[in-house]
Amino acid sequence: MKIIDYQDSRPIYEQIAESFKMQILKGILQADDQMPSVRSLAMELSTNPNTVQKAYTELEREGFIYTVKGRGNFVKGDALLKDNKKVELIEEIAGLFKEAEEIGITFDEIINEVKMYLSGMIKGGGTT
Amino acid sequence: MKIIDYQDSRPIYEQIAESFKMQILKGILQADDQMPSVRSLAMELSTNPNTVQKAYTELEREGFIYTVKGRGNFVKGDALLKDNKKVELIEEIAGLFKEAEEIGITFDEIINEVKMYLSGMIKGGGTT
Amino acid sequence: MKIIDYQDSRPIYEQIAESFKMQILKGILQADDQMPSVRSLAMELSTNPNTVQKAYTELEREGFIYTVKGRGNFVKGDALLKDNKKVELIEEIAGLFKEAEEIGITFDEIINEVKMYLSGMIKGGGTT
Amino acid sequence: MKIIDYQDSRPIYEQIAESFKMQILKGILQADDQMPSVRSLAMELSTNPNTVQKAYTELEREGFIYTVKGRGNFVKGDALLKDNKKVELIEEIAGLFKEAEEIGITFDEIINEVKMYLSGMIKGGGTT
DNA sequence: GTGGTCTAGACCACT
DNA sequence: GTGGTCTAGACCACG
Repeated sequence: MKIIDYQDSRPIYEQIAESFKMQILKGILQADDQMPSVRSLAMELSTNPNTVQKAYTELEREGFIYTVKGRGNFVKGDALLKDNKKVELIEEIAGLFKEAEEIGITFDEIINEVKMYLSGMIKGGGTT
Repeated sequence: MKIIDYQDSRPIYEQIAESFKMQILKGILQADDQMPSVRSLAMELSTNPNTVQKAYTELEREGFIYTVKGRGNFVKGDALLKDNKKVELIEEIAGLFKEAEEIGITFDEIINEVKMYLSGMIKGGGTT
Repeated sequence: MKIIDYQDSRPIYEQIAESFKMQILKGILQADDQMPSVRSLAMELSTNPNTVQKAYTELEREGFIYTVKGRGNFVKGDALLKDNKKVELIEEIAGLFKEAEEIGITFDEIINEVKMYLSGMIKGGGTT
Repeated sequence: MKIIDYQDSRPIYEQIAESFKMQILKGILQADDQMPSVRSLAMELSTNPNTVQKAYTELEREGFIYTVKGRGNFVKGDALLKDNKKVELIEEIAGLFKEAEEIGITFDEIINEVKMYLSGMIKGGGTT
Protein backbone atom coordinates (compact mmCIF):
# COMPACT_ATOMS: atom_id res chain seq x y z
CA MET A 1 0.00 0.00 0.00
CA LYS A 2 1.71 3.13 -1.24
CA ILE A 3 0.65 6.24 0.60
CA ILE A 4 3.20 9.00 0.22
CA ASP A 5 4.12 10.46 -3.14
CA TYR A 6 6.97 12.91 -2.76
CA GLN A 7 6.26 14.27 -6.25
CA ASP A 8 2.84 15.29 -5.03
CA SER A 9 2.80 18.93 -4.01
CA ARG A 10 0.36 18.32 -1.18
CA PRO A 11 1.84 18.07 2.30
CA ILE A 12 2.62 14.59 3.55
CA TYR A 13 0.18 14.71 6.45
CA GLU A 14 -2.62 15.50 4.02
CA GLN A 15 -1.71 12.60 1.75
CA ILE A 16 -1.76 10.26 4.72
CA ALA A 17 -5.12 11.56 5.89
CA GLU A 18 -6.58 11.37 2.38
CA SER A 19 -5.38 7.81 2.00
CA PHE A 20 -7.16 6.68 5.16
CA LYS A 21 -10.29 8.61 4.27
CA MET A 22 -10.57 6.62 1.07
CA GLN A 23 -9.93 3.33 2.84
CA ILE A 24 -12.69 4.12 5.30
CA LEU A 25 -15.13 5.28 2.63
CA LYS A 26 -14.43 2.21 0.54
CA GLY A 27 -15.09 0.00 3.53
CA ILE A 28 -11.59 -1.45 3.65
CA LEU A 29 -11.38 -0.08 7.16
CA GLN A 30 -14.52 -0.77 9.15
CA ALA A 31 -16.12 0.66 12.26
CA ASP A 32 -13.97 0.31 15.38
CA ASP A 33 -11.05 -1.19 13.49
CA GLN A 34 -7.84 -0.06 15.10
CA MET A 35 -5.64 2.31 13.12
CA PRO A 36 -1.90 1.68 13.01
CA SER A 37 -0.19 3.37 15.94
CA VAL A 38 1.35 6.78 15.34
CA ARG A 39 4.85 5.48 15.88
CA SER A 40 4.55 2.30 13.86
CA LEU A 41 3.03 4.09 10.89
CA ALA A 42 5.75 6.72 11.07
CA MET A 43 8.33 3.95 10.92
CA GLU A 44 6.60 2.22 8.04
CA LEU A 45 6.35 5.41 6.00
CA SER A 46 9.81 6.57 7.00
CA THR A 47 8.38 9.82 8.21
CA ASN A 48 8.21 11.66 11.50
CA PRO A 49 5.69 10.70 14.21
CA ASN A 50 4.59 14.33 14.38
CA THR A 51 3.58 14.21 10.75
CA VAL A 52 1.47 11.11 11.29
CA GLN A 53 0.03 12.67 14.41
CA LYS A 54 -1.06 15.70 12.39
CA ALA A 55 -2.78 13.43 9.86
CA TYR A 56 -4.62 11.60 12.64
CA THR A 57 -5.64 14.84 14.31
CA GLU A 58 -7.08 15.98 10.99
CA LEU A 59 -8.95 12.69 10.56
CA GLU A 60 -10.40 12.99 14.04
CA ARG A 61 -11.43 16.58 13.45
CA GLU A 62 -13.26 15.54 10.29
CA GLY A 63 -15.02 12.73 12.12
CA PHE A 64 -13.34 9.74 10.48
CA ILE A 65 -11.68 8.31 13.56
CA TYR A 66 -11.81 8.63 17.34
CA THR A 67 -8.97 8.54 19.81
CA VAL A 68 -8.62 6.80 23.14
CA LYS A 69 -5.55 7.92 25.00
CA GLY A 70 -3.28 5.06 25.90
CA ARG A 71 -5.11 2.66 23.62
CA GLY A 72 -4.96 4.04 20.12
CA ASN A 73 -6.99 5.44 17.25
CA PHE A 74 -10.10 3.70 15.94
CA VAL A 75 -12.36 4.02 12.92
CA LYS A 76 -15.64 5.77 13.57
CA GLY A 77 -18.49 3.84 11.99
CA ASP A 78 -20.47 6.82 10.92
CA ALA A 79 -23.03 6.27 8.20
CA LEU A 80 -23.00 9.99 7.44
CA LEU A 81 -19.42 9.93 6.24
CA LYS A 82 -20.25 8.73 2.76
CA ASP A 83 -23.02 11.27 2.43
CA ASN A 84 -20.71 14.09 3.37
CA LYS A 85 -18.17 12.94 0.82
CA LYS A 86 -20.91 12.75 -1.78
CA VAL A 87 -22.01 16.31 -1.20
CA GLU A 88 -18.42 17.44 -1.36
CA LEU A 89 -17.88 15.68 -4.68
CA ILE A 90 -21.05 17.12 -6.14
CA GLU A 91 -20.07 20.64 -5.19
CA GLU A 92 -16.65 20.21 -6.75
CA ILE A 93 -18.02 18.75 -9.95
CA ALA A 94 -20.71 21.40 -10.21
CA GLY A 95 -18.02 24.07 -9.83
CA LEU A 96 -16.09 22.63 -12.74
CA PHE A 97 -19.21 22.49 -14.88
CA LYS A 98 -19.89 26.13 -14.17
CA GLU A 99 -16.34 26.97 -15.19
CA ALA A 100 -16.84 25.07 -18.40
CA GLU A 101 -20.06 26.89 -19.18
CA GLU A 102 -18.44 30.26 -18.61
CA ILE A 103 -16.08 29.66 -21.49
CA GLY A 104 -18.83 28.33 -23.70
CA ILE A 105 -18.75 24.56 -23.32
CA THR A 106 -22.15 22.97 -22.77
CA PHE A 107 -23.14 20.56 -20.06
CA ASP A 108 -23.90 17.72 -22.47
CA GLU A 109 -20.67 18.22 -24.34
CA ILE A 110 -18.75 17.67 -21.16
CA ILE A 111 -20.82 14.67 -20.11
CA ASN A 112 -20.16 12.99 -23.42
CA GLU A 113 -16.46 13.61 -23.36
CA VAL A 114 -16.23 12.43 -19.78
CA LYS A 115 -18.06 9.22 -20.64
CA MET A 116 -15.66 8.57 -23.50
CA TYR A 117 -12.72 9.42 -21.32
CA LEU A 118 -13.85 7.03 -18.60
CA SER A 119 -14.61 4.11 -20.92
CA GLY A 120 -11.27 4.68 -22.60
CA MET A 121 -9.47 4.31 -19.31
CA ILE A 122 -11.16 1.04 -18.46
CA LYS A 123 -10.98 -0.93 -21.62
CA GLY A 124 -10.80 -2.76 -23.22
CA GLY A 125 -14.47 -3.36 -22.00
CA GLY A 126 -17.01 -0.85 -20.91
CA THR A 127 -18.58 -0.76 -17.48
CA THR A 128 -19.92 2.40 -15.88
CA MET B 1 -13.12 44.59 -12.23
CA LYS B 2 -12.22 43.08 -8.89
CA ILE B 3 -9.32 40.65 -9.11
CA ILE B 4 -7.76 40.15 -5.72
CA ASP B 5 -9.64 38.70 -2.78
CA TYR B 6 -7.44 38.81 0.28
CA GLN B 7 -9.74 36.43 2.11
CA ASP B 8 -9.08 33.88 -0.61
CA SER B 9 -6.49 31.40 0.52
CA ARG B 10 -4.88 31.13 -2.90
CA PRO B 11 -1.73 33.18 -3.45
CA ILE B 12 -2.26 36.57 -5.03
CA TYR B 13 -0.17 35.85 -8.14
CA GLU B 14 -2.39 32.86 -8.83
CA GLN B 15 -5.55 34.89 -8.48
CA ILE B 16 -4.21 37.43 -10.95
CA ALA B 17 -3.19 34.75 -13.44
CA GLU B 18 -6.52 32.98 -13.08
CA SER B 19 -8.39 36.19 -13.69
CA PHE B 20 -6.58 36.79 -17.00
CA LYS B 21 -6.98 33.18 -18.06
CA MET B 22 -10.73 33.51 -17.75
CA GLN B 23 -10.77 36.81 -19.65
CA ILE B 24 -8.82 35.24 -22.47
CA LEU B 25 -10.91 32.07 -22.59
CA LYS B 26 -14.13 34.07 -22.54
CA GLY B 27 -12.85 36.18 -25.42
CA ILE B 28 -12.82 39.42 -23.47
CA LEU B 29 -9.13 39.64 -24.25
CA GLN B 30 -8.42 38.80 -27.87
CA ALA B 31 -5.39 37.69 -29.86
CA ASP B 32 -2.48 40.12 -29.73
CA ASP B 33 -4.22 42.49 -27.37
CA GLN B 34 -1.64 44.13 -25.17
CA MET B 35 -1.63 43.20 -21.50
CA PRO B 36 -1.35 46.00 -18.94
CA SER B 37 2.27 46.70 -18.05
CA VAL B 38 3.61 45.03 -14.93
CA ARG B 39 4.14 48.33 -13.19
CA SER B 40 0.77 49.85 -14.04
CA LEU B 41 -1.12 46.73 -13.02
CA ALA B 42 0.80 46.56 -9.76
CA MET B 43 -0.24 50.16 -9.08
CA GLU B 44 -3.86 49.47 -9.94
CA LEU B 45 -4.02 46.42 -7.69
CA SER B 46 -1.95 48.04 -4.94
CA THR B 47 0.31 45.06 -4.93
CA ASN B 48 3.96 44.32 -5.47
CA PRO B 49 5.36 44.37 -9.04
CA ASN B 50 7.12 41.10 -8.24
CA THR B 51 3.74 39.52 -7.67
CA VAL B 52 2.37 40.72 -10.99
CA GLN B 53 5.55 39.59 -12.72
CA LYS B 54 5.09 36.14 -11.24
CA ALA B 55 1.54 35.99 -12.56
CA TYR B 56 2.70 36.98 -16.06
CA THR B 57 5.50 34.41 -15.99
CA GLU B 58 2.94 31.79 -15.06
CA LEU B 59 0.64 32.89 -17.89
CA GLU B 60 3.49 32.70 -20.37
CA ARG B 61 4.52 29.27 -19.12
CA GLU B 62 0.98 28.01 -19.65
CA GLY B 63 0.87 29.49 -23.14
CA PHE B 64 -1.69 32.23 -22.59
CA ILE B 65 0.53 35.21 -23.39
CA TYR B 66 3.85 35.99 -25.06
CA THR B 67 6.46 38.56 -24.21
CA VAL B 68 8.26 41.00 -26.47
CA LYS B 69 11.20 42.56 -24.73
CA GLY B 70 10.97 46.27 -24.54
CA ARG B 71 7.42 46.35 -25.81
CA GLY B 72 5.32 44.36 -23.35
CA ASN B 73 3.14 41.28 -22.96
CA PHE B 74 0.53 40.24 -25.50
CA VAL B 75 -2.34 37.76 -25.66
CA LYS B 76 -1.57 34.62 -27.60
CA GLY B 77 -4.70 34.18 -29.68
CA ASP B 78 -4.33 30.50 -29.87
CA ALA B 79 -7.43 28.58 -30.84
CA LEU B 80 -6.03 25.64 -28.97
CA LEU B 81 -6.26 27.40 -25.65
CA LYS B 82 -9.91 26.67 -25.18
CA ASP B 83 -9.37 23.07 -26.21
CA ASN B 84 -6.57 22.65 -23.73
CA LYS B 85 -8.74 24.03 -20.97
CA LYS B 86 -11.51 21.70 -22.05
CA VAL B 87 -9.29 18.65 -21.85
CA GLU B 88 -8.06 19.78 -18.48
CA LEU B 89 -11.59 20.18 -17.16
CA ILE B 90 -12.64 16.80 -18.49
CA GLU B 91 -9.73 15.08 -16.83
CA GLU B 92 -10.52 16.74 -13.54
CA ILE B 93 -14.18 15.86 -13.71
CA ALA B 94 -13.46 12.30 -14.77
CA GLY B 95 -11.11 11.96 -11.82
CA LEU B 96 -13.86 13.02 -9.44
CA PHE B 97 -16.30 10.60 -11.03
CA LYS B 98 -13.84 7.79 -10.52
CA GLU B 99 -13.49 8.76 -6.89
CA ALA B 100 -17.25 8.64 -6.55
CA GLU B 101 -17.47 5.21 -8.10
CA GLU B 102 -14.79 3.85 -5.83
CA ILE B 103 -16.95 4.52 -2.82
CA GLY B 104 -20.02 3.14 -4.54
CA ILE B 105 -21.83 6.13 -6.01
CA THR B 106 -22.97 5.63 -9.60
CA PHE B 107 -22.32 7.90 -12.54
CA ASP B 108 -26.00 8.68 -13.11
CA GLU B 109 -26.60 9.39 -9.46
CA ILE B 110 -23.94 12.07 -9.54
CA ILE B 111 -25.18 13.55 -12.81
CA ASN B 112 -28.66 13.92 -11.40
CA GLU B 113 -27.51 15.54 -8.20
CA VAL B 114 -25.23 17.90 -10.09
CA LYS B 115 -28.07 18.94 -12.39
CA MET B 116 -30.24 19.70 -9.40
CA TYR B 117 -27.43 21.53 -7.72
CA LEU B 118 -26.81 23.65 -10.78
CA SER B 119 -30.46 24.54 -11.25
CA GLY B 120 -30.06 26.46 -8.05
CA MET B 121 -31.83 24.05 -5.79
CA ILE B 122 -28.94 23.91 -3.38
CA LYS B 123 -30.14 20.69 -1.86
CA GLY B 124 -27.71 19.20 0.61
CA GLY B 125 -27.63 15.60 1.82
CA GLY B 126 -29.67 12.85 0.38
CA THR B 127 -30.08 9.24 -0.36
CA THR B 128 -27.07 7.21 0.76
CA MET C 1 -25.18 -0.44 34.54
CA LYS C 2 -22.96 0.79 31.74
CA ILE C 3 -19.92 2.66 33.00
CA ILE C 4 -17.26 2.83 30.36
CA ASP C 5 -17.76 4.50 27.00
CA TYR C 6 -14.72 3.93 24.84
CA GLN C 7 -15.81 6.63 22.44
CA ASP C 8 -15.68 9.08 25.32
CA SER C 9 -12.46 11.06 25.17
CA ARG C 10 -12.08 11.15 28.96
CA PRO C 11 -9.71 8.59 30.47
CA ILE C 12 -11.31 5.40 31.67
CA TYR C 13 -10.32 5.80 35.31
CA GLU C 14 -12.10 9.13 35.35
CA GLN C 15 -15.25 7.65 33.86
CA ILE C 16 -15.26 4.98 36.54
CA ALA C 17 -14.71 7.48 39.33
CA GLU C 18 -17.37 9.80 37.95
CA SER C 19 -19.84 6.96 37.77
CA PHE C 20 -19.39 6.11 41.45
CA LYS C 21 -19.50 9.74 42.48
CA MET C 22 -22.93 10.06 40.91
CA GLN C 23 -24.15 6.85 42.52
CA ILE C 24 -23.05 8.10 45.91
CA LEU C 25 -24.48 11.58 45.47
CA LYS C 26 -27.79 10.17 44.25
CA GLY C 27 -27.96 7.90 47.28
CA ILE C 28 -27.79 4.67 45.33
CA LEU C 29 -24.69 3.84 47.30
CA GLN C 30 -25.11 4.61 50.98
CA ALA C 31 -22.81 5.21 53.92
CA ASP C 32 -20.49 2.30 54.67
CA ASP C 33 -21.70 0.23 51.74
CA GLN C 34 -18.84 -1.86 50.46
CA MET C 35 -17.44 -1.00 47.05
CA PRO C 36 -16.79 -3.84 44.61
CA SER C 37 -13.27 -5.16 44.94
CA VAL C 38 -10.68 -3.81 42.54
CA ARG C 39 -10.17 -7.16 40.92
CA SER C 40 -13.83 -8.07 40.54
CA LEU C 41 -14.70 -4.68 39.10
CA ALA C 42 -11.80 -4.92 36.68
CA MET C 43 -13.13 -8.28 35.54
CA GLU C 44 -16.66 -6.96 35.16
CA LEU C 45 -15.52 -3.98 33.13
CA SER C 46 -12.96 -5.97 31.17
CA THR C 47 -10.36 -3.43 32.05
CA ASN C 48 -7.03 -3.34 33.82
CA PRO C 49 -6.96 -3.55 37.65
CA ASN C 50 -4.48 -0.67 37.62
CA THR C 51 -7.15 1.49 36.02
CA VAL C 52 -9.75 0.60 38.63
CA GLN C 53 -7.21 1.19 41.39
CA LYS C 54 -6.53 4.64 39.99
CA ALA C 55 -10.23 5.43 40.03
CA TYR C 56 -10.51 4.32 43.68
CA THR C 57 -7.47 6.34 44.66
CA GLU C 58 -9.08 9.35 43.06
CA LEU C 59 -12.34 8.71 44.90
CA GLU C 60 -10.51 8.43 48.20
CA ARG C 61 -8.55 11.63 47.52
CA GLU C 62 -11.81 13.47 46.91
CA GLY C 63 -13.34 12.08 50.08
CA PHE C 64 -15.98 9.82 48.57
CA ILE C 65 -14.70 6.51 49.92
CA TYR C 66 -12.33 5.20 52.56
CA THR C 67 -10.07 2.19 52.50
CA VAL C 68 -9.58 -0.50 55.14
CA LYS C 69 -6.54 -2.56 54.40
CA GLY C 70 -7.32 -6.19 53.95
CA ARG C 71 -11.07 -5.59 53.96
CA GLY C 72 -11.85 -3.33 51.03
CA ASN C 73 -13.18 0.09 50.09
CA PHE C 74 -16.28 1.61 51.66
CA VAL C 75 -18.55 4.55 50.97
CA LYS C 76 -17.96 7.53 53.20
CA GLY C 77 -21.46 8.56 54.17
CA ASP C 78 -20.54 12.13 54.59
CA ALA C 79 -23.42 14.57 54.57
CA LEU C 80 -21.01 17.20 53.37
CA LEU C 81 -20.40 15.44 50.10
CA LYS C 82 -23.51 16.79 48.47
CA ASP C 83 -22.76 20.25 49.74
CA ASN C 84 -19.26 20.12 48.34
CA LYS C 85 -20.60 19.09 44.97
CA LYS C 86 -23.13 21.87 45.19
CA VAL C 87 -20.51 24.51 45.85
CA GLU C 88 -18.42 23.12 43.02
CA LEU C 89 -21.31 23.30 40.59
CA ILE C 90 -22.19 26.82 41.64
CA GLU C 91 -18.65 27.99 41.11
CA GLU C 92 -18.53 26.45 37.67
CA ILE C 93 -21.85 27.91 36.64
CA ALA C 94 -20.96 31.32 38.03
CA GLY C 95 -17.74 31.20 36.02
CA LEU C 96 -19.65 30.58 32.83
CA PHE C 97 -22.05 33.41 33.62
CA LYS C 98 -19.13 35.75 34.06
CA GLU C 99 -17.75 34.67 30.72
CA ALA C 100 -21.11 35.41 29.15
CA GLU C 101 -21.28 38.85 30.69
CA GLU C 102 -17.81 39.71 29.48
CA ILE C 103 -18.93 39.37 25.91
CA GLY C 104 -22.12 41.26 26.57
CA ILE C 105 -24.77 38.65 27.26
CA THR C 106 -26.95 39.37 30.28
CA PHE C 107 -27.70 37.08 33.19
CA ASP C 108 -31.43 36.94 32.48
CA GLU C 109 -30.89 36.27 28.79
CA ILE C 110 -28.89 33.19 29.66
CA ILE C 111 -31.37 31.99 32.28
CA ASN C 112 -34.19 32.20 29.77
CA GLU C 113 -32.32 30.35 27.07
CA VAL C 114 -31.24 27.68 29.51
CA LYS C 115 -34.80 27.18 30.71
CA MET C 116 -35.96 26.76 27.15
CA TYR C 117 -33.09 24.45 26.40
CA LEU C 118 -33.89 22.30 29.41
CA SER C 119 -37.58 22.07 28.61
CA GLY C 120 -36.47 20.08 25.63
CA MET C 121 -36.93 22.73 23.03
CA ILE C 122 -33.44 22.36 21.72
CA LYS C 123 -33.54 25.70 20.05
CA GLY C 124 -30.25 26.74 18.49
CA GLY C 125 -29.16 30.28 17.54
CA GLY C 126 -31.04 33.36 18.38
CA THR C 127 -31.08 37.03 18.98
CA THR C 128 -27.69 38.72 18.90
CA MET D 1 -1.63 41.04 28.96
CA LYS D 2 -0.93 37.72 30.59
CA ILE D 3 -1.77 34.75 28.40
CA ILE D 4 0.02 31.65 29.53
CA ASP D 5 -0.48 30.14 32.97
CA TYR D 6 1.92 27.27 33.48
CA GLN D 7 -0.13 26.12 36.49
CA ASP D 8 -3.07 25.64 34.17
CA SER D 9 -3.34 22.03 33.08
CA ARG D 10 -4.59 22.95 29.62
CA PRO D 11 -2.03 22.87 26.84
CA ILE D 12 -0.32 26.15 26.02
CA TYR D 13 -1.66 26.35 22.47
CA GLU D 14 -5.18 26.08 23.82
CA GLN D 15 -4.62 28.84 26.34
CA ILE D 16 -3.30 31.08 23.59
CA ALA D 17 -6.25 30.32 21.33
CA GLU D 18 -8.74 30.84 24.16
CA SER D 19 -7.18 34.16 25.01
CA PHE D 20 -7.58 35.47 21.48
CA LYS D 21 -11.11 34.11 21.23
CA MET D 22 -12.10 36.20 24.21
CA GLN D 23 -10.38 39.30 22.83
CA ILE D 24 -12.26 38.88 19.58
CA LEU D 25 -15.60 38.20 21.25
CA LYS D 26 -15.16 41.19 23.55
CA GLY D 27 -14.41 43.38 20.58
CA ILE D 28 -10.88 44.24 21.67
CA LEU D 29 -9.72 42.77 18.39
CA GLN D 30 -11.87 43.91 15.49
CA ALA D 31 -12.55 42.67 11.98
CA ASP D 32 -9.44 42.57 9.77
CA ASP D 33 -7.13 43.64 12.57
CA GLN D 34 -3.79 41.96 12.08
CA MET D 35 -2.81 39.32 14.61
CA PRO D 36 0.73 39.35 15.99
CA SER D 37 3.03 37.32 13.75
CA VAL D 38 3.71 33.74 14.73
CA ARG D 39 7.34 34.42 15.42
CA SER D 40 6.89 37.68 17.31
CA LEU D 41 4.20 36.23 19.57
CA ALA D 42 6.37 33.20 20.24
CA MET D 43 9.17 35.52 21.32
CA GLU D 44 6.85 37.59 23.49
CA LEU D 45 5.43 34.53 25.24
CA SER D 46 8.82 32.80 25.41
CA THR D 47 7.36 29.80 23.71
CA ASN D 48 7.98 27.91 20.48
CA PRO D 49 6.72 29.21 17.12
CA ASN D 50 5.17 25.80 16.48
CA THR D 51 3.03 26.18 19.57
CA VAL D 52 1.75 29.56 18.46
CA GLN D 53 1.22 28.16 14.99
CA LYS D 54 -0.95 25.41 16.44
CA ALA D 55 -3.03 27.99 18.31
CA TYR D 56 -3.51 30.02 15.12
CA THR D 57 -4.42 26.93 13.12
CA GLU D 58 -7.05 26.13 15.73
CA LEU D 59 -8.40 29.68 15.61
CA GLU D 60 -8.64 29.54 11.84
CA ARG D 61 -10.37 26.17 11.96
CA GLU D 62 -12.97 27.58 14.35
CA GLY D 63 -13.53 30.58 12.12
CA PHE D 64 -12.05 33.30 14.30
CA ILE D 65 -9.23 34.37 12.00
CA TYR D 66 -8.13 33.99 8.38
CA THR D 67 -4.66 33.55 7.01
CA VAL D 68 -2.94 35.12 4.04
CA LYS D 69 0.35 33.46 3.29
CA GLY D 70 3.22 35.85 3.25
CA ARG D 71 1.16 38.58 4.89
CA GLY D 72 -0.11 37.30 8.19
CA ASN D 73 -3.19 36.34 10.18
CA PHE D 74 -6.22 38.59 10.40
CA VAL D 75 -9.38 38.74 12.51
CA LYS D 76 -12.50 37.52 10.75
CA GLY D 77 -15.35 39.94 11.35
CA ASP D 78 -18.06 37.37 11.64
CA ALA D 79 -21.21 38.41 13.41
CA LEU D 80 -22.08 34.78 13.99
CA LEU D 81 -19.12 34.24 16.28
CA LYS D 82 -20.82 35.67 19.34
CA ASP D 83 -23.94 33.62 18.68
CA ASN D 84 -21.94 30.42 18.45
CA LYS D 85 -20.22 31.18 21.73
CA LYS D 86 -23.60 31.89 23.29
CA VAL D 87 -25.03 28.54 22.24
CA GLU D 88 -21.93 26.83 23.53
CA LEU D 89 -22.22 28.53 26.92
CA ILE D 90 -25.91 27.70 27.20
CA GLU D 91 -25.26 24.05 26.50
CA GLU D 92 -22.53 23.91 29.09
CA ILE D 93 -24.65 25.63 31.73
CA ALA D 94 -27.67 23.47 30.97
CA GLY D 95 -25.48 20.39 31.39
CA LEU D 96 -24.41 21.52 34.84
CA PHE D 97 -28.01 22.25 35.83
CA LYS D 98 -29.01 18.76 34.82
CA GLU D 99 -26.18 17.35 36.89
CA ALA D 100 -27.44 19.36 39.85
CA GLU D 101 -30.96 18.13 39.45
CA GLU D 102 -29.84 14.53 39.30
CA ILE D 103 -28.49 14.76 42.81
CA GLY D 104 -31.55 16.57 44.02
CA ILE D 105 -30.73 20.26 43.87
CA THR D 106 -33.45 22.40 42.29
CA PHE D 107 -33.05 24.87 39.48
CA ASP D 108 -34.11 27.85 41.61
CA GLU D 109 -31.83 26.85 44.43
CA ILE D 110 -28.88 27.03 42.08
CA ILE D 111 -29.97 30.29 40.53
CA ASN D 112 -30.18 31.90 43.93
CA GLU D 113 -26.82 30.67 45.06
CA VAL D 114 -25.22 31.73 41.82
CA LYS D 115 -26.69 35.21 42.13
CA MET D 116 -25.32 35.49 45.65
CA TYR D 117 -22.00 34.13 44.53
CA LEU D 118 -21.73 36.62 41.72
CA SER D 119 -22.73 39.64 43.79
CA GLY D 120 -20.30 38.48 46.44
CA MET D 121 -17.45 38.51 44.00
CA ILE D 122 -18.12 42.07 43.00
CA LYS D 123 -18.56 43.68 46.39
CA GLY D 124 -16.60 42.74 49.39
CA GLY D 125 -19.98 41.55 50.70
CA GLY D 126 -20.99 38.23 52.20
CA THR D 127 -21.76 35.02 50.42
CA THR D 128 -23.06 31.53 51.07
C1' DG E 1 9.38 39.21 7.03
C1' DT E 2 5.20 36.14 6.73
C1' DG E 3 2.96 31.52 7.41
C1' DG E 4 3.28 26.22 6.38
C1' DT E 5 5.58 22.01 6.77
C1' DC E 6 8.84 18.72 8.42
C1' DT E 7 12.52 16.38 11.36
C1' DA E 8 14.56 14.88 15.69
C1' DG E 9 14.10 14.13 20.12
C1' DA E 10 11.95 14.77 24.57
C1' DC E 11 8.43 14.43 28.51
C1' DC E 12 3.86 13.35 30.26
C1' DA E 13 -0.67 10.94 31.04
C1' DC E 14 -3.01 6.76 30.34
C1' DT E 15 -3.58 1.51 29.89
C1' DG F 1 3.21 0.73 24.34
C1' DT F 2 -0.32 4.42 23.25
C1' DG F 3 -1.45 9.29 22.02
C1' DG F 4 -0.65 14.49 23.23
C1' DT F 5 2.32 18.27 23.79
C1' DC F 6 6.43 20.94 23.40
C1' DT F 7 11.18 22.53 21.93
C1' DA F 8 14.79 23.54 18.62
C1' DG F 9 15.97 24.24 14.32
C1' DA F 10 15.38 23.83 9.36
C1' DC F 11 13.53 24.64 4.49
C1' DC F 12 10.02 26.38 1.33
C1' DA F 13 6.48 29.49 -0.86
C1' DC F 14 4.80 34.09 -0.87
C1' DG F 15 5.10 39.31 -0.93
